[in-house]
Amino acid sequence: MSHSYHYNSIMSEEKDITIYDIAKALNLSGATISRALNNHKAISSTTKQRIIEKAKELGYRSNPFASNLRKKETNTIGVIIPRMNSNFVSTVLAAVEKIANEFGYNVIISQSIESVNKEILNAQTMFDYRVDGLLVSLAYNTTNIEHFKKFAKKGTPIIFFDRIYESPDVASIVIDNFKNGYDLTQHLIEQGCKHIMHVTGNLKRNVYRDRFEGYKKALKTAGLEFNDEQLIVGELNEVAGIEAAEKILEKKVLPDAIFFSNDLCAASCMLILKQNGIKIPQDIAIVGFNNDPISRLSEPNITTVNYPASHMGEMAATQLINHLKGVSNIFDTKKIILQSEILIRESSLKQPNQSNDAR
Amino acid sequence: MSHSYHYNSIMSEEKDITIYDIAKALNLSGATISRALNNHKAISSTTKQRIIEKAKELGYRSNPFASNLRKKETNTIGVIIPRMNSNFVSTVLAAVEKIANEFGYNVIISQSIESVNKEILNAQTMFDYRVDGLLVSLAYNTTNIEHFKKFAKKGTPIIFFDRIYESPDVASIVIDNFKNGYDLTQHLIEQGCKHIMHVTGNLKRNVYRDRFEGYKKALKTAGLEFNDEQLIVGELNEVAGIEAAEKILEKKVLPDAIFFSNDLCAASCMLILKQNGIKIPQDIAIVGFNNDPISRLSEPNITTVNYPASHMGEMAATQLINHLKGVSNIFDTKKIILQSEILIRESSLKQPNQSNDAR
DNA sequence: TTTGAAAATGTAACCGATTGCATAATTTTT
DNA sequence: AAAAATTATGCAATCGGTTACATTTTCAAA
Repeated sequence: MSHSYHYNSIMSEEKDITIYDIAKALNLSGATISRALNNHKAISSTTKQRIIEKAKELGYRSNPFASNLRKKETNTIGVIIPRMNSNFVSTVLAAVEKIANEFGYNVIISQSIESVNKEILNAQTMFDYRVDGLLVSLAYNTTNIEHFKKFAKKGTPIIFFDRIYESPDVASIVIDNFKNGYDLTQHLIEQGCKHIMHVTGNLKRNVYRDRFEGYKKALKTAGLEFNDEQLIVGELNEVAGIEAAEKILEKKVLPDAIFFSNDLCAASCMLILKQNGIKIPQDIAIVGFNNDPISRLSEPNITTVNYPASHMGEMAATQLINHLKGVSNIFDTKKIILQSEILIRESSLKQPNQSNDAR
Repeated sequence: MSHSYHYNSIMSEEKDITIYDIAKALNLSGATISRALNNHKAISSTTKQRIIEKAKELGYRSNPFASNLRKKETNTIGVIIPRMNSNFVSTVLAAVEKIANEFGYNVIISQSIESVNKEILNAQTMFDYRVDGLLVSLAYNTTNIEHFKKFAKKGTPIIFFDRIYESPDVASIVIDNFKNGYDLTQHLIEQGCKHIMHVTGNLKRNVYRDRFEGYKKALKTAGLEFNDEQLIVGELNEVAGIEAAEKILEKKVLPDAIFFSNDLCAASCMLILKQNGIKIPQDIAIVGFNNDPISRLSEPNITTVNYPASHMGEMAATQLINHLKGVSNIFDTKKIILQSEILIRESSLKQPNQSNDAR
């Protein structure tokens, strides 16, 4: 249903040019046109040239739907992410789109809004759409990936990134969350912290679980206690930061450090703590995660993990496309662990004479 | 080209179920199946029911490419934006995707990376893809929209949002940048500022131009001078903020206020200024734009404009889809101006007894 | 029972590109 | 110059729905 009762109603309604229009103009068959435009070797270079010129002259544009229907390839990559309006995710997506675009792939994106059910629907949509490949970062509470099995069955490659499903059968790209969690905590311990809290997301999710495990391991190694009082699980957004601050301020004994699983939440909480007269890092040291701009712009700037979001997006897209083009196979290197390291900044430096990150 | 030399090589390779499989199973014609699944009135409700059940039983999934080829509708909305990894854009996109998803539309997104040439290519891609409609936010230096004319010619609706092309012929959704620019400046003047600088983006772009005009108007109204020394045009990102700070610090006479056209740049610049011993707002008052989280988390928190990004995304998608469905027409209300207002915060309050925004 | 309109279903062309299998044109070999 | 081998092009089916235009069935009115 298209409108036409307006200035643009004077549409020239010219039909799209098809290969048959070219064929007719050159007195050739559609098959020849198709082959020529796909640079098929059976077509002589002279006719190829004539066809390409005529195509340009007529303003021919291949119809991807006809082509896809026949070839059963869609030239489209599906991306499923929890939500796109976080610095991390949008940066990944920007990189994915950039790479896909370079290789002539379209990208369709859908958000699970952190809900398995929505994720299942999204997967179904992507499946119906016959995407050539899929990039997925799982929702908070996704614990099995049955809804992606049909892709494997059909031979459609999937790469999980960041929030992955731990299984030897699936391809994934991650950072070493355990190690980063351990290192951040270890750093805090080196700063003399003994009562370190952990504010994070749903522990079913690998990223949060692994960071948590790394945190606990570091505590244990240092001979420090851990009990549930030190853990706050939430949404890791701005509001969650405020709520965490409120909870912490109610405590009889304040922690001497807090480990947040993302920067936004850390910054938001830190602000409230400061407003309540708490000195960062003297009273409470703070570390975050992701190296969001906010971590650099907060005061004091926040110790964090240099998460290679852009690199991860590029890598995911490149791996997938190379697999689709038959250049390489994602199952040869099932799990790719990208380099990431902690960036020590003022928010956690209780000892003054410590080297710190400039930016 | 699909791989199969792996665990998933044992693919059951079952062909997709088509309407003809259903037809055969029920001894009906393909036409009837098609009509039934589209809830065509000519099909009796009993057969409709049988068909739907059988479809479910066989796991039928409509092939959008076959359907699109025939119907010449793609059920896809194209979105062209400068880049997706900014808080504003990713928030708009999240809303667009959400609405589109609700109405069964796919969304394909491409980034112009602030380059007209890339934007032209993107437009071509979207055109070739036969998107049903287009949402566009223009690149920095796009000064004409010839590359979108072919859509109009074909009857494909386009809605420009935020960074639009000023013309009575096109549909667009914006905020009142002039007014907001004026109001922010007026507010600074009320705070006693007399030497107000303006840090913004490419002035060819409506948003930056209009804010600039609003700023100049307010200055003029107050009898204040404007000269080019007060203007810094740049990329409005983190780095630009640092560069702006450096330029400002070199000045013999410091300004008493700076109006930034976005929050990220404002926050970044403010940090450097503070590190150089400048008190905000006492020495220099600061205002930003967009109400990014950073504006709330910086210290002092930054006076800004409450840009309804999410609303804008929803509105753009809804308008476009309603137009496509024939519910309404985007040309009836060509230019939609969304409500936006300045949020006065600490960064600009030189006068202590001023009401300010809580969050 | 016949008739005629309404309701339900079928036929076949179509959307535009791709491709296996001819066939035709050209060149090489004998 | 005829036969064989290449090279270039065409034919027609195919991908899976959609839809204009029959055709058949149903059922109420005559």
